[in-house]
Amino acid sequence: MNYDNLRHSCAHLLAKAVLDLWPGSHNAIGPAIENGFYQDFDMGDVKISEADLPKIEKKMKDILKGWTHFEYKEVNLQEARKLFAHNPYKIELLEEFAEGGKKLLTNNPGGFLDLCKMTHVENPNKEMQHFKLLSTAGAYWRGSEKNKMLTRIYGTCWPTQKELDDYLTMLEESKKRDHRKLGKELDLFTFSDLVGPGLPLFTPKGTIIRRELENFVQSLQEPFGYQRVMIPHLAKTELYKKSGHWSKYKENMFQVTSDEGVKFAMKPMNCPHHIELFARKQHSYRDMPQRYSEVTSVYRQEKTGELIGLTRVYMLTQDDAHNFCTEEQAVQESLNVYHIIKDFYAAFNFSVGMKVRLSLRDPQHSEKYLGDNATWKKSEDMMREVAKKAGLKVYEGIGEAAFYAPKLDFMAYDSLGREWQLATIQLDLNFADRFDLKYTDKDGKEKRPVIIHRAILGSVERFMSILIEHYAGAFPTWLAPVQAVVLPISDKFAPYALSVLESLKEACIRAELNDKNEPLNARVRDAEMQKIPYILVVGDKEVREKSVAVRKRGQKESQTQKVEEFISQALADIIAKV
RNA sequence: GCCUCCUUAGCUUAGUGGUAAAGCAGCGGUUUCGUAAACCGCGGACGCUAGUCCGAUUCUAGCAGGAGGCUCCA
Repeated sequence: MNYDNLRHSCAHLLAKAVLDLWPGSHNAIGPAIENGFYQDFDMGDVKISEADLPKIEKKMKDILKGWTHFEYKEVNLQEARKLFAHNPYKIELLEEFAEGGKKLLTNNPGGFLDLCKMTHVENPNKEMQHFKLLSTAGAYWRGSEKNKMLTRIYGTCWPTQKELDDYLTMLEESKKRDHRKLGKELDLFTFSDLVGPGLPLFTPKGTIIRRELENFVQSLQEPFGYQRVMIPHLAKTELYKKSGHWSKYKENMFQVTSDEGVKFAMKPMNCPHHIELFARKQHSYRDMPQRYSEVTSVYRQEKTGELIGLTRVYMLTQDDAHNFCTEEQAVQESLNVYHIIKDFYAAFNFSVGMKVRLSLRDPQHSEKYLGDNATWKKSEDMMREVAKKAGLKVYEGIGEAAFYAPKLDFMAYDSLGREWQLATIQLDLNFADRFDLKYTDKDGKEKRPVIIHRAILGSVERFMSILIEHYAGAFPTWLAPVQAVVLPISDKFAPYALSVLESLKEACIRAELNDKNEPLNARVRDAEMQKIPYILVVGDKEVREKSVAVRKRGQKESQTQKVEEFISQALADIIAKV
């Protein structure tokens, strides 16, 4: 179902309402977007905020009554200049369209003339009744910081009231899954004003999840011959000058100067370090590929306004690896990486809802990239071959490549529908040349290795944020910071509860005892709210039978099991990752 | 960085130009309980810095922190 016409029509209605309420304001563009629309305005000195939205909505409803249809007309440049003389944004657009040889089209619903190529609904006053304005925002004209900041109003519109209500309910529900909210409630991470923004502190519970994720990815990649390495988190700025990162990321690097005047940077990526590791000695084709892997942090100066919870931070941790291989090995090596990604994400049922982007160079701006056209063609072709052999449906992202290599990026969505990059495979034919890396081939000649840069989680922090929202905090047993809680019905049974706890701990199940002086109901409630997978209640009966009353998360009914029986079931869950 | 909005206790919230209310959590008791909140009591906060004012948590400004957004092009 495509509601673009409806939503785009609604953006016109919004424009008319704002222009009526604030004479002298100008509307810029107002496209339909996923689930709604927006309209940009130059409001002059007027400030509008969310508090104004109800007033605008009311005005829209009034205006809508008079909108029976959209009248279309093609105009020539001269006419258009006259018609939109008052609006510099429309003038800029129409001059540009005319220059590009495009037709100039206008529409005129209820006497409101606008420049627009799109098609609209047939019966505005019948079809457009179910809308809601959602938020205001600042947005640069045409997205460029160099341009004026306009006021953007976001809204949504649906064919029926029910669909509108359902959508609004869905938005509310999504907010409850927000990882920042759950992170606090489940005590997974925190921020300190004194430590600084964009620098999350992980609690003992949050750290358990991180460790489990790291161990899991390690267990998947080990069979593929990865070797672990360790590098310092600083490097002389010369390293980044050589790699080319310096000119590209200079303003995003954290710099440190030593007493001796040598300039260091906190590493914003790991490739140059790993490359220097490879360069330490001669390599034979027999030793290829060399796969250096490491879970390590990088430091990036982001625009302060762009920091978001764990998804965008100053220090992020990558499960990074650089695989140095021969050109003949590169496609297969990339496919092996894909297998790890596939297995990893399948464990979380992430296969649905993830998109794969083939991130390519923008040929219009070849100056932004290392290497020549032929090299890029080759690496992009190889990347395409990987995607094809992996059976991946990809969409192309022109200009999304790294400055040194094309990528396959695996994208996920957060609770507000924002798209984020997680896993990545990058096939790099440039850095080896830049750093003069080589190996000796069968024929005794020196050749350039190919470098596969890859990450499975991408950023551990970002992956966690997506994961928290994916599970709404109810982690599968293997990830749950507390896997089981033992609740004695009263003090009398505390010794037995303690012995159960000991047995669980011996079996390496993360268990806690809650013998606080509170009624059982209250402690069950606590455990449910903490989303603990297993609640084990013990009383008279359990002491007699050496058993536990097991209540699985989400189930009302409990089931009595021998302690050993429960332990083997829980361990089976953990191994099966459910 | 820029635009708009927000900041009251550990958390969620109430409220005021005359220094503030509550629930949960915490602590101390009482209670000894069978699957989503037992009872009594006790501590604890107006983000920071200026300004206006007799007086600021409340108004203004700056700073810090947070939220949403910053091409899905007429």
